[in-house]
Amino acid sequence: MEPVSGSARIADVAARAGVGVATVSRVLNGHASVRPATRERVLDAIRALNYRPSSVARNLSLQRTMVVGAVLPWFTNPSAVQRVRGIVEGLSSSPYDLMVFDVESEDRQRRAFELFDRGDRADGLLVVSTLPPEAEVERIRNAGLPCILVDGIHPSLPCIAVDDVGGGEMATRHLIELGHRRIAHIGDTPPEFRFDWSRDRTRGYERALERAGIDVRPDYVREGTRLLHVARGIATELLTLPDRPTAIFAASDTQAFGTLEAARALGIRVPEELSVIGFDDIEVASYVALTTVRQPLFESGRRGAELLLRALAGRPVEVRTELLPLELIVRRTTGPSPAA
Amino acid sequence: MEPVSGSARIADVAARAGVGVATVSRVLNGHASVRPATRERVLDAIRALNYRPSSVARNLSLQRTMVVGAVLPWFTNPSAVQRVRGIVEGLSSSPYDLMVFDVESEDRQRRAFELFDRGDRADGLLVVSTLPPEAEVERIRNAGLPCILVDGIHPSLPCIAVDDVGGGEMATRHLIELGHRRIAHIGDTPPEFRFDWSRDRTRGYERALERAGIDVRPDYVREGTRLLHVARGIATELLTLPDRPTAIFAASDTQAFGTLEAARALGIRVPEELSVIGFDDIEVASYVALTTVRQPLFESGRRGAELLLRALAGRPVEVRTELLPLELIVRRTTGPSPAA
DNA sequence: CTCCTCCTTGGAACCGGTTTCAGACCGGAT
DNA sequence: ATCCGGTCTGAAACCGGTTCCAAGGAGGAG
Repeated sequence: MEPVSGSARIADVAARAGVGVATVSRVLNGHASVRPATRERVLDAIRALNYRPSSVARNLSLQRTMVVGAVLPWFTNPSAVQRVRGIVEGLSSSPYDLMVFDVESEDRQRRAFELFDRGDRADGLLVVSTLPPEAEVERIRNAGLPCILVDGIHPSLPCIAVDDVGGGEMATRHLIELGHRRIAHIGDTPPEFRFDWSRDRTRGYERALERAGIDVRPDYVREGTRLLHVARGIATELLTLPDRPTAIFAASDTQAFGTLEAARALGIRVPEELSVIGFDDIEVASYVALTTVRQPLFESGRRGAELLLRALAGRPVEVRTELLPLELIVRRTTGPSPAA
Repeated sequence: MEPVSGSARIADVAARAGVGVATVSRVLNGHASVRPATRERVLDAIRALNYRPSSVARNLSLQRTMVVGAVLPWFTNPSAVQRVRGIVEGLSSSPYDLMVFDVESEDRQRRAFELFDRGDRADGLLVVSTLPPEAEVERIRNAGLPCILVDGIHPSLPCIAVDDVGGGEMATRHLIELGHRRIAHIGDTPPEFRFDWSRDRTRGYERALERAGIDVRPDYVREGTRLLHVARGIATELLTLPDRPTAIFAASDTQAFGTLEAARALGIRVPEELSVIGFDDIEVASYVALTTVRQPLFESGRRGAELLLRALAGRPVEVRTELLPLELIVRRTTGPSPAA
């Protein structure tokens, strides 16, 4: 009479041990005092039936899942992987498990939030590199679902972000200090559902130029989606301008790679004839020796997880934007201006 | 009287619409016939209360979650990310959502399986680049949980894998054809919980040498964990041998990168003085122009998802190992033997 | 007008756990 | 012997849905 098909239920265990279900539950959760002899009988029954409690039933009863959800765009954002690793790390010593949900389109984003916003799939939510619609923020608050925004800013959620204006300025100043005067910029047109940090980086670029007394040339400022080949196209346009730039600041590493490819195709040497700087410092950047502004990707995830855990523990989390430090990483794609 | 705190339940909707819960459920699921006027009343109540059904309660009742789980090692295996992308792609047009669980240690692996093996967290399971313990395979079968193994082989599960012996042979033959005779090999010592494909690649290496009439030199065959710096150490040993190899076949791209770093540190030029070939063709490989044996990472995930969906649809899935094709990708880290 | 369908609907059982609450049982004190 | 307190224990309510089943009501046929 072995329980071959399907899984045993708590009632089966109770029956076999000759006790009530409440007692089995108590043994399972180590709750109240159960007489040692009884406990042993129950444990024997559990072993004999190869029993494991249903987590779904448990969740329903406890109103708790011990899962935290993360919604983020995988594909459109290679840096997201690094952030997830930080989240995993931040969660690793906690009893919470992680459920990752990929949003690569607006439609998927809606589905992701529908999945989580009622608060019964996960006990907490990390929203990474994507901007929750206003209605969802509302719903999440109503559900009492703790939520942290990573790589994005929203006035009514705790956020982890970086100073994009400062970062854009940092990148551009580096080029200026190398003697460059003709500095172009490739910005990132974010999809609808993503936070638009690119605008701020562009503002930082403009500010650095102004402070150095260099005019902002509209024909040097372009914008396109983050895709590598799109950036390559834009860079090609810039580099075939009659008065071509000697340096290009790309709003992301991916776009910087596109720029490098364009330069290679045109036979323009980097960094001798052209300096290129990116933003993010994704893993690949060190392999191709790209100069870039490093933002702490891993750390952003870790910190987000940390704040979420604090909220889950019932301790208060301030609703404010926490800025992580940026760092200029000089490698081999930037050098002195050839014009200098 | 707005429902400010907590979420509305189906009973609230029923009460407000003046109908029974069964009717609300029918409207929600578009099941049996509901009179249009009644349906409208229910829909109004749903809107007014901002109601969304609890997925947990739904799961419990339906014994179905519409989620598929994936357990895989993130950190120890950069190629895993690529496989996940394939899985996401394969699932994208299905009604199933994906829950990713990271296993970077044996302990985490146990937890992952405990989470899924009862079959109530997810309707199906994809096990990627990690080998489920025998007891778990048993339990998964008992729970009737469809399960596909990706990048691993187990006699009682449908598997997606590659011909590692053939791949090792392919890589080594490429080096032989370039005139190399002193060919070393760096194998991968897998952690306990991972499938040991490295042994097969080593066997392929040996077979290729034998077929070419080249003796297998024990001092040319080393093994270490997959970590980059470990491989760098091993490569350094190999390259400081009195009779140093002119070519090295690394069992993974990560280890090939370690080898390249070792060569650079020793001032040995690649490919003029040393040829290096890897295995996997992870994304970075194309950036550093690494010659490698490509295994279809993305495709393995996509195909695994496809098989799982078939199983979930109730159609039979053969318990057999499906081998995906390998391809030699020649880039710029291999060249003619300097000895030739 | 009556009877019989068919359509629509609500009550209640069920999914598998947790927890409240009250009662059974035990030993020790009076 | 009786009473009291504390320890263990099980029945039942509950979490929030789905669905079986029986019943009410409307409309058509006889």
